Amino acid sequence: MARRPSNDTGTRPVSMADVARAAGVSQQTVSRVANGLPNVNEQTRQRVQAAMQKLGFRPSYAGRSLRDGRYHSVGLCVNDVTKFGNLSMIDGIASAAREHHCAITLVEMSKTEEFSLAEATRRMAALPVDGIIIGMSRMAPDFETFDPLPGIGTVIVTMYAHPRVTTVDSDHYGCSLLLMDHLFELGHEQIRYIGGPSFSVDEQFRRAGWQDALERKHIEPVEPLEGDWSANSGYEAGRYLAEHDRTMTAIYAANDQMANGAIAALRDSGLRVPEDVSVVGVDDSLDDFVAHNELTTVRFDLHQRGREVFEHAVPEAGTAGKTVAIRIPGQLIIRHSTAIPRA
Amino acid sequence: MARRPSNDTGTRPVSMADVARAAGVSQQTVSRVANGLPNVNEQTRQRVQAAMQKLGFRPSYAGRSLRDGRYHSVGLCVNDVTKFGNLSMIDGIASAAREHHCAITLVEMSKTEEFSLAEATRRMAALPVDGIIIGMSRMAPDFETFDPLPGIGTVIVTMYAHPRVTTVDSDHYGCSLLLMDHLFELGHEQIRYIGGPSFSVDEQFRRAGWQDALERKHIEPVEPLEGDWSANSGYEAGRYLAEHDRTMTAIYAANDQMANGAIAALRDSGLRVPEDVSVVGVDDSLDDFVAHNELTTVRFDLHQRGREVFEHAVPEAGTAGKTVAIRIPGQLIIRHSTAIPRA
DNA sequence: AGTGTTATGATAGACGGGTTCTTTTGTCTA
DNA sequence: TAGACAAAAGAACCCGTCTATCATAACACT
Repeated sequence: MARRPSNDTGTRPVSMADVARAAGVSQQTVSRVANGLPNVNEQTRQRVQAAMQKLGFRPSYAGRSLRDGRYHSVGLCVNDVTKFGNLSMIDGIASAAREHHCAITLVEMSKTEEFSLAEATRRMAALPVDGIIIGMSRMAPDFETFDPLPGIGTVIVTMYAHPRVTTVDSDHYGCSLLLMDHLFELGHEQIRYIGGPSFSVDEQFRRAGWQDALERKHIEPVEPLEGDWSANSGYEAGRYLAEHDRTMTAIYAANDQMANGAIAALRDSGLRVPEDVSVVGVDDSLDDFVAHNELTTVRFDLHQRGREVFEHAVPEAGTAGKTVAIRIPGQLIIRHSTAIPRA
Repeated sequence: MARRPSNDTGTRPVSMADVARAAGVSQQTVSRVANGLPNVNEQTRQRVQAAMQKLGFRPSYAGRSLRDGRYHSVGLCVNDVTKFGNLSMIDGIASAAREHHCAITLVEMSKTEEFSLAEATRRMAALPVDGIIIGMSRMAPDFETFDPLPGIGTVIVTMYAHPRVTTVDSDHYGCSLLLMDHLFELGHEQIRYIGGPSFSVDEQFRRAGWQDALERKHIEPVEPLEGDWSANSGYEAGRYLAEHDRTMTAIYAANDQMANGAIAALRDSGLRVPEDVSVVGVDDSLDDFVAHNELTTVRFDLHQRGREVFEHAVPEAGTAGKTVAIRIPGQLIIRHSTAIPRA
């Protein structure tokens, strides 16, 4: 099969040789002009540039990559682009990538099905990437069936550490401790928990933080509720708590959206926030959506996280090579959804 | 400068030649095994596969692309990844791309500065892309200084049509007509407008739709207010309207976030929604953030938009070549923030 | 005239995968 | 045992960019 028009007919991309022919110079001179090297007569340079312009020459990415052995792109593999955590990370990575003159090669795995590190690695291996980043927030990584690609940096976004691969994640455990300490200091002890879906790794760590914080103070954790991260599920849970638990003084919702729903439910049930019940969330994601956002929450510096992730994935960026497990600490944002509990 | 270790030392990626040497066969035999071609002795095949496994061979993206003349990737250039419209589009494109076994090469231009089509095209031209998509929602495209790259599909996300380039956008004008018609049918006439920043093209078209709808019914449009798309700016505008305009019966906010803020402001001012004032928004973006979302709004099928964009950008996908201006129609979602105006 | 500088061309090779053509090897049949 | 034929494997080359030599001019300065 005739793969491509082999010469000057048809739509084959314009090569340096084509430019050279059109300008009546050799291919090396074209190269010199294209790369701004010295020792080219001004007149010749202009003739070559005119030919480039006229023919629409642009250097072949494939040819250049083949020669240079680099792609100037970082691979990013996530299950769902729109998920808050992924989105913020993509944003941070995009900033860091831009600063390093890198592109992002984005692959979205199935939104619904689970995927494995092995599968993600296989997909990324066939793409133009100098390093790869795999987001595994939804499930525990299958380290046992996984081998990092030799020669390129790999970063896995996960709470689980690995001896030979750099892992990064927001500190989903530590954020719970921050919030619980804040509530403890105010004097709360009966702190209920509204979590995300139990299969989520983020959820598991946030819940563990809540539970450990209570147990450390010898308080029995009362049955955690399970939502689906949405405001509606937070509302349902809040409604349930308002009706069934008259001793609780605070609610820790595992993200801001559920916290926002819970606040609405409490108020619909005649309870005041924060006078009767304090509420805290995680993510600091409400600002654009809710006017006068008063939710006490934890913010992760995701721009910083993106930068760290990028720099560990791409060799040139410096930090690569060392295997570390990075936990981006959260920052407590105290607003007015928390107060001293009623007497 | 020694670019890369030229042979078997160091960390140069494993090539077919390396595998061939290790297996004691020629490079072509390795190629046959790698591509599942016939006429390879079973024993030889196994020996080659063992060598591949042992050395960790993976075919070079650069080599293959150079030969095939295709990249199996679509370029996407946006100013801000996190912006709602861009995000949803990325999501739709990602789905379509996955179905076509394509990756996405994502480039984020400066979030703050404006960028031109010419600049975006120049950036994308140096990347591994079979087609490019440029999001220009923030500003009017500079068609006059722009030439599409020859040989690859180009799609610009913009409301402005172009004779030689396919353009796509949500119908930011038509969505206003949908909402205004809905309000007219209920009996509203005094409909105020809270828009986004006036430099935004989306804003300009949504506002034009509001204005034209009113003028078509010979109603004088009363001074539109300008927000910044955030709930807080919607709150400020709503507060202002509640205090200064006692004749209005409805508010059209140019996105859901501002609508949500406006509703909060109206209620804080003692006005009921929808009994006293009806409120509508655009985007249908509140569901995750607000419990019992009751906002009447317009939803764009962004998955569909992503698919259309992708198929026009990538030649193989069929639709490419034809130059069209696609307007994705919005779908009116009637909830309970709109009602018959008070008498 | 001799020396150096600058501009350019010619040629080749490296990079990795894939195609085409050719050669070798092996098996079967007359 | 020669001839026919198929299977297996190798040799050569292409894709486009960049670099590394080397050769060859033209020109200027001493």
